[in-house]
Amino acid sequence: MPAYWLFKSEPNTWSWDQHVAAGTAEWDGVRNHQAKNHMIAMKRGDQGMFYHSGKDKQVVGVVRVAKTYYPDPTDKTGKFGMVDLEVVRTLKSPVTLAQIKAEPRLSDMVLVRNTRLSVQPVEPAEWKIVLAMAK
DNA sequence: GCCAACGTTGGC
DNA sequence: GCCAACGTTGGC
Repeated sequence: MPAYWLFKSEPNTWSWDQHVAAGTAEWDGVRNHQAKNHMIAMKRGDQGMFYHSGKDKQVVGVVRVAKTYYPDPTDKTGKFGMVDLEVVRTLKSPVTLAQIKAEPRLSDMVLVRNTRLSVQPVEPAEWKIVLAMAK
């Protein structure tokens, strides 16, 4: 059973378009222990939603874990690592934060409850609902 | 541009 | 080891 995740990115820093162009990219720069622990728990083949924070505030694509947790060379302290994420597909119609907040069955999503966490687990039921909303 | 939430730092 | 001060994230 693959697990599901959500990866948050500020499009000015790293956008979905950039990730699509790259195909597979390192998810570096995470400096939060909760987010780090989620990445440690990831297995190859796990899927994730790619969420744009900031002006966009919507889920725009689906990615897959292509490489499990390994050290992040951009972290000089050596405490943090990263995973590699491969593009699966772009959502036909992005699912906005407003739509997610308006859906009662998604009221427990970490995205709603803990807005600042950049890497989050997603429940299988939540995953299904969000992707159904994306058509 | 503001501010709430929350993580981190540093003084004691 | 506690906690106040501070910085950052991210929604509004």
